[in-house]
Amino acid sequence: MQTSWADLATNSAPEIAGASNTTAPSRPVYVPPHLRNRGASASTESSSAPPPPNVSTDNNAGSRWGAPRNGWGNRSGGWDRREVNPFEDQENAAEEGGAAFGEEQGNTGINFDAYEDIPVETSGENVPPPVNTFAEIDLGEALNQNIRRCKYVKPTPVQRYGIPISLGGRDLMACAQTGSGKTAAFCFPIISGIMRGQGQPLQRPPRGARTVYPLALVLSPTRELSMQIHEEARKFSYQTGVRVVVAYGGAPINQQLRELERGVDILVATPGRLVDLLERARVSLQMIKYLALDEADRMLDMGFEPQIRKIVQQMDMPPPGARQTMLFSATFPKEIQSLASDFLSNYVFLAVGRVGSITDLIVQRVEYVQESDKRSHLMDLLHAQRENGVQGKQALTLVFVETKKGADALEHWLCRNNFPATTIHGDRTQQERELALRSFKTGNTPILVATDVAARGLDIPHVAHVVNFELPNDVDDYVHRIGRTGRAGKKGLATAFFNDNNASLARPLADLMQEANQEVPDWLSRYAARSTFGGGRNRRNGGGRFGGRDFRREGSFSRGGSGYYSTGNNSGGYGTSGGYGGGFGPGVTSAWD
DNA sequence: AAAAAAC
Repeated sequence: MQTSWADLATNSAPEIAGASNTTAPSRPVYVPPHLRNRGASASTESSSAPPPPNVSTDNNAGSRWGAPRNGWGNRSGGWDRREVNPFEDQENAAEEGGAAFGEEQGNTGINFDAYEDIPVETSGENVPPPVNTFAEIDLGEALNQNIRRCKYVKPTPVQRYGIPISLGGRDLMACAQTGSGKTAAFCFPIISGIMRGQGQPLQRPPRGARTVYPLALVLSPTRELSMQIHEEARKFSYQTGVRVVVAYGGAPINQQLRELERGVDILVATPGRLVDLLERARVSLQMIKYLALDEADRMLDMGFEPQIRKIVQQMDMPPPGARQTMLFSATFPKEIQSLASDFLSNYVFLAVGRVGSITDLIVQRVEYVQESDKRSHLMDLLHAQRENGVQGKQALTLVFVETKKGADALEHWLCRNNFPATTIHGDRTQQERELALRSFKTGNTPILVATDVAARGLDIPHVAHVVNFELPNDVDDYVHRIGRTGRAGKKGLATAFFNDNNASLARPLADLMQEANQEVPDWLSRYAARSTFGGGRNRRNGGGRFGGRDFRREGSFSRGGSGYYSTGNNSGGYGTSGGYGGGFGPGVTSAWD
């Protein structure tokens, strides 16, 4: 059941009343986005929070938001009158007669047909039912307009299921990949909730000079991913009055501080920089109403657990239950389960089949290449690729290597041989990283050599070819890497260079390719058969289509009784098919059986 | 073993 605005308003009425009636006139006044930008009755009481939000004398906050009379869809909304139009690039591209790659739909269009067969499972108490259209969700006119601007026609599975869960006020543990529409799935409820006033502070910020009090926090593992989430969130919140700020390391902190001081509702951050900001007391988490952790398993892999626990449990963030938490992870191993039980309160578990990474949209090839032959072999591939350029530009090729040094060396070699290449890895300055990514995305440098910093989450449209110049040791990393192509329903090619150094990957790689209906070379099958004694040590987590399953189903947590689990696949189309977007063989029935 | 992430 969808919770209505009236219910939400009633539930939070005491908080709102408490907050707005005890206002001492001389204090900085928090004005929720839905009350901002009402006429010109500007208050000048705060000198510490420029520009001062307009304070409305109209206390009729109960008017259904989105009502046209307030006109908060107009251009000057929110904290920041100088809000830059995040859709500008896209509009310019459209005027120039299509993007650089000759698309009519801009670069955010998603081929939704590719999502039709994706299996979805939910479990937990009283799971809110999924929706089929954005129109069924009461997101408000401003947000709806941004959805149209983004050219989203139809919600993806993680959105169909996840948004009603979050809008219903529930915590969410979601197993889903990037490329599944995750960012919108957690941004829409956050933005909508803040606009509804659900993010209203329970108490005034203390007079502490330059501390800011975001209402929502989004954590992600890499700087580039944070940037990407920020860019998307800015589109979703355009002209809603909700302000999104990003903070990550490697970039000058002063600029980020200035952005924060201009006001922040949603803070997107990498853990290290956020801890820094918290220790400097420039950010306080005491007003946090929404917490989203993206790529949680990746963050743990990278050793972020202490910092994440510090941020969530040892600073001033409200406890589970007093905030709404959304935990996203591609897999659901023990460490994530423990994070889930510590950070979430009576959550709904949602698992969405892999999207865009392991479908038949990606043609996977494995070639046996000795180390000494790899460079010339790569050159052959790139020459072939050149023929496939669109509009005079070479198709984008992403080349993965294992080490930072290896990335630099390969880039230099490619450049020396007149291949336009650049590289992204952790030893480059943030400026260099961002330049490299931009240059690659625009097609100016159509070859990008990367370490695993670029393996997860990054959404680069038009990557035609992913080359695993050096294969990772973990097949999950392979899955993430090749997922950089074949995105948004488009076709992609993934080529891997395999040799004796990758013996441990033979079995899981062959299995994976078989599951995805790919042609497995005989030599690889033989290789895999030889390494059978390995005993599946490198088998993929949980086996099958989902990254994990709700461990509460497996005993300890179970409360018995009927109706505890409610599967969400009762609304035709999802979860019922035995196949997997054509990608998985008939032998696989359901990961849940 | 290497990758990532704060100054």
